[in-house]
Amino acid sequence: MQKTIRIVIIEDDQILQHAYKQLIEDECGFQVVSCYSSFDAAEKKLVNDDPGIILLDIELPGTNGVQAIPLIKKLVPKAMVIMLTVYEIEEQIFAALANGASGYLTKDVSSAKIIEAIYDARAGGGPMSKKIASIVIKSFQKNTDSPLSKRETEIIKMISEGKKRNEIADELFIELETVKTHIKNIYSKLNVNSRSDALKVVKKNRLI
Amino acid sequence: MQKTIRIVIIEDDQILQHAYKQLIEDECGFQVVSCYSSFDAAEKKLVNDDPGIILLDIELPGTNGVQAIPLIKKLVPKAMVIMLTVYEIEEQIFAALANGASGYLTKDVSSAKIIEAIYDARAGGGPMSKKIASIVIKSFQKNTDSPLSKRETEIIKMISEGKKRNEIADELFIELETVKTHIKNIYSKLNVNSRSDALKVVKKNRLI
DNA sequence: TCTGAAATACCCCTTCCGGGGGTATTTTTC
DNA sequence: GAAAAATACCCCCGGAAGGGGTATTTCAGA
Repeated sequence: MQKTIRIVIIEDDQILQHAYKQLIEDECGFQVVSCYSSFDAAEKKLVNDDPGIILLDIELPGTNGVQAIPLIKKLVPKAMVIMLTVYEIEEQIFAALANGASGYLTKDVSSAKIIEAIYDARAGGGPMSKKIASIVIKSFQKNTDSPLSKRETEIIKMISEGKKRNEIADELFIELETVKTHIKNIYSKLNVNSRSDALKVVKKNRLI
Repeated sequence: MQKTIRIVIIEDDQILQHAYKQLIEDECGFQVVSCYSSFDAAEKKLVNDDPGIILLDIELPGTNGVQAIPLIKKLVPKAMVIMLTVYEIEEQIFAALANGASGYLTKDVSSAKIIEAIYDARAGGGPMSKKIASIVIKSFQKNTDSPLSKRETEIIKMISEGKKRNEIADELFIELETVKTHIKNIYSKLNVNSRSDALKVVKKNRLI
C-alpha cells in the first residue's frame, strides 16, 4: 500500500487554511497533519509532524515564507516545500527556489492543480503555475539585440567567470593584446570603464 | 473572432511530423501551414509562412534545433518556438531557453498537453513538461551545506559580480584588510588560489 | 557556561594585472 | 567594395591580487 502523504499547511489566512485542509482531506492518500498560522508557531512541532509536503504561504507574521524555507529544510530535510502565494514578484520567486522550494503556485490556481502539485512534488517534479513558469522561462532568455559582437560576448562571459586577461588569451588562442583590445571595445560599447560596471550592464540587459 | 494560430512544424521524423499535424488540425483555431524535415529546408519559406507558433525538434539534419532558434527569431521575431524533443539534457534545455525558446516539451507528453502548450505559449505562458520543470527548478536551488560562512558567501558573490576588494569593503562597510582575510579563508576552504578557480568551484557546487 | 567558529582588523611582502592612450593589418560579412 | 569584426602591437602607471603572519571581539551551540 502506498505510504500516506503527510501534509502541513502554514498559512495565516484562517479561511484559506481551512479551505486547503478541507480540499486536501477529500483526496485519498493525503493527510493534513497540522495547520499553522506562522512559521514561528510551527517551528517546535514540525519535526514531530514529520511532513512529506509543506504548503507554505509567503506573507506570514514573523518569519516570512522565504526565510522559513531553509529553516524548514534544516528541521525536516526530506519535506518538499510548495509555495502558495498571491504574489508573483520575480525576486521572491527566485529567492524561494534558491532557498529550496520545490514548487511555486499562485493562489489563483484551481483546487485540482493544488492536488496535482502535491503529487508532482512527491514524484520529484517541479510544480509551477503558468504565470510562474512564464517568468522562470523568461529569466533564461538572453537579449537578442546585443551591441556586443560574438567574440566580445565570449570574452565578457569569461570575465564574468572571473578570468584574467591572460587566461582568456590562452583559452581563445589569441594574444593578450587582442584581448585587451576587445575589452576596451566592450567598455566603450557599454559606456563603462571597469569589469564590475561592465558585468552590471551585461547582467541587467541579459547580454550573456 | 479569434485570429487563427498559424503553426509550422520542423521535425525530421516523418511519422511524428504527420502525427502532430493531424493532432493539431483536429483542433479548432489551429492551422498547420507548413511542415519541414529540417531548418535548412524551412529557412527560405518561413517568412512567407508567417507562423505564430513553431514546433521545433532538436535532433535535425544540418542546423540543429538549438542553433536554429536564433535564426528563426531573426526571420519571424514574433513567432513562439516550442521545443519538442526526446532528450532531457540540461545543457540543451538551458541553451534552447537562452536562445529564445518559449517552451520545452518532451515527446512523451500527451496530445492534450501539446495542444495546451500551444494555447499557453500564445497566452504568454511558458509551457514545460513536468520533467523539464523539475530540472529547471533544480537549477535554481542552492547547495545547502556550503563550507562557506554567511559573510564569505556574500563576498564570493560580490567577486562573481566582478567587484574589486576595495569595492567590496566599501559596500559592506568593513576594512579592505578584513575583505582580504575573508578571501584568504574562502580560498583556503575551497582549496583554490585565484578568483577564477574559486568561482569555478562555487558555481559547480551552486554555493551562490 | 564555555568552546569554537565567525567576523573583524592590521602588518609584511612581491608580482603582474587592469585600464587608458594610441595605430594597423587581415578577415568576414553584407 | 565598404563596413564591421577580429587580430596584434606600442606606450604608461597605479594599485589590485595573492600569500605570509597575528590578534581582537562577538556570538551561537553544546
